[in-house]
Amino acid sequence: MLRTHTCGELTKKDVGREVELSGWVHSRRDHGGIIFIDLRDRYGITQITFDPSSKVADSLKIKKAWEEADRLRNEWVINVKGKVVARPDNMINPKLKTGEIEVEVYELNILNKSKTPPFELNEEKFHNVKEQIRLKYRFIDLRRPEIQKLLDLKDKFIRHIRKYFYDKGFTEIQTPILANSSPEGARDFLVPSRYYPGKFYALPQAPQQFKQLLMVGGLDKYFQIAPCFRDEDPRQDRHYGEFYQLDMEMSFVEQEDIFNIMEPLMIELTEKFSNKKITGLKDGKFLRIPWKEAMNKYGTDKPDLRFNLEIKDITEMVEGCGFGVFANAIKDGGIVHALKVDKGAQFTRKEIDELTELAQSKGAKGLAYIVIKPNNVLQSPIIKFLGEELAQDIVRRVEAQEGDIIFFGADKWEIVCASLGAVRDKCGEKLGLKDNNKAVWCWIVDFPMYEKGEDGEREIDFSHNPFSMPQGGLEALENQNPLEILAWQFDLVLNGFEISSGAIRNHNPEIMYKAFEIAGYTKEEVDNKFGAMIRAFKYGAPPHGGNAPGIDRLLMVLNDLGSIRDIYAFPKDGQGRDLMMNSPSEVNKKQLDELNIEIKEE
RNA sequence: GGAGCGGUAGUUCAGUUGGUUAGAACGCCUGCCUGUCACGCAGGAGGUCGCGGGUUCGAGUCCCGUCCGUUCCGCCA
Repeated sequence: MLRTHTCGELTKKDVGREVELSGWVHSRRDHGGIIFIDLRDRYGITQITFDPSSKVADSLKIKKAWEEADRLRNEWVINVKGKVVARPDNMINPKLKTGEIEVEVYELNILNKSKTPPFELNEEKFHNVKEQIRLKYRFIDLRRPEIQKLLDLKDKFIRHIRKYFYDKGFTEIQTPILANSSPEGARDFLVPSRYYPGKFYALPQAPQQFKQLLMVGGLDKYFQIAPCFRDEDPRQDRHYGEFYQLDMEMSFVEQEDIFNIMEPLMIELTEKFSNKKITGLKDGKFLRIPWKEAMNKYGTDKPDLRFNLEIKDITEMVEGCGFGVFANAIKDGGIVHALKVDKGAQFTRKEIDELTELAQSKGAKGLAYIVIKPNNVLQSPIIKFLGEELAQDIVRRVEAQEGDIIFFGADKWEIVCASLGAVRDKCGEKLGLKDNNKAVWCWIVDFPMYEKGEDGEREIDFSHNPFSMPQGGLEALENQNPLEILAWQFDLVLNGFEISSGAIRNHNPEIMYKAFEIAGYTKEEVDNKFGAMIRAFKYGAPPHGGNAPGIDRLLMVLNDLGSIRDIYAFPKDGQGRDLMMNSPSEVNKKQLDELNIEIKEE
């Protein structure tokens, strides 16, 4: 061992001890005579001194160490032997755990030198260095306590999750990384096959099919901290390429059983791994909001419930009214919703313009509004069309008061929801209603099974994944309007972030074929695309269900981290590159030939 | 693919209406200093102002193009 202690553990009770420490030179303060070095490792900082007049050992030895210490620079790796001495009372450094002592060195070994780091590691001097530089030198960035703290946190987080599931009788099982391209969902990462030229594996977007097959295989309760791969553009809360899910699945369960497993865990994780207080529980449980209600009230399927702002339907009130935008929207089969924003009258013209642009980015044609001035005087460009009386009715309907503003959305239902939802969210932010000390969890339930096809390819398409069980089963599929059928499909939402989605799966081949038939797939297509699943389901598949929270995102939301990349040891940058390893990179011709791959010349 | 913002020293930034030799802080180098802990003091090095073109007597600054970064939208459970 190159040390008897770490740099974070020596205290007053070690005074007098001969010790050996190893670590990085965090900073040096050379006073000509005496030299102070802050020696740093993962566990802390210990001040070591090189004092030519020290009496802790042979004076020649001490002198030699002192002379060598003159060369030391930041980030050099050194090993020292010395004696722990108490600092005089007035020289105790309360900022350090080890601040009561220092080590007087009589032997210095330089284990490695270091070039001057590209950025400063000293927390006081580290300014907001560009991420690109930090990522290129990630091995240095990792030395910062701030980063190590996050990796520690993630380690404890994952341990807690694992223990929870072990204790509940779940088995952790590794599913394949070399899997199959899946026809639904995100863009795949493909891996060429050497044995079968022209054929490809795909990295799994999620272990979805495997975990369901585990249920068919009788494993009963499965979980995994599962790597998932998706080739989609990154976001602040979406790491490029790879991320991890807490994937779980159980047999012989109903939706509530999954909730009953997940809720206590999420509560524990919130309490243990964030400073947030959980609010908004109903009878000790997370609120369950039907999808349709969430869309109508909050304009999104991942509502931020830390604040109230609710959207109301005023379609019937304004049908055939004098304001063409409203009347025509309804005539064309659309609807009109109103969002009251308390204290929104303070918004400036410019802010309203920005909100309008936001609404337009979600497809709205504009953003009508009414400001409620003192004495119930209404100020709005649309009053002259709407008429004072109807405007006052609306104000009463949405219970607006002096100082509030009402925004309107009039269009197709989807557009109104999306645009007012975005405006609601932005207003919550602008008015400081997003309280980071709060954690409001909810389940969004009763997702629709189908939606209208988007790109004209299909008339009716699955709105989520096709493996969810339709509510009402085969009978519903045969007798109901497909667009009105609900699925046993749910999302878990925290403070406006989607943390998980899950479902009770469709385990019945007959219902499966029927479900796909409605979406326009023939039996042959289903057999082709989902062969393993459908074949397995014909051999006695148990009812089963589960869900898969994204653990990086969850940890990020719980701690209000600015970027999901902060909690990866080696994150990809915004362009999907690893700037440190320089991936992706070219491969040589021999490798390509083996795989029967030719690169097209541009 | 689209939009916003950005690119000046190793790092973080400032740079006025277009005007002399482009600045600051930290870092780095040299020297001095025995009680500092954001040590101090004195001195010094360090710049293709992302790149290309244009306007001008003169461009970091204005115009056009382009590249790169970043956030958002599209996309994505």
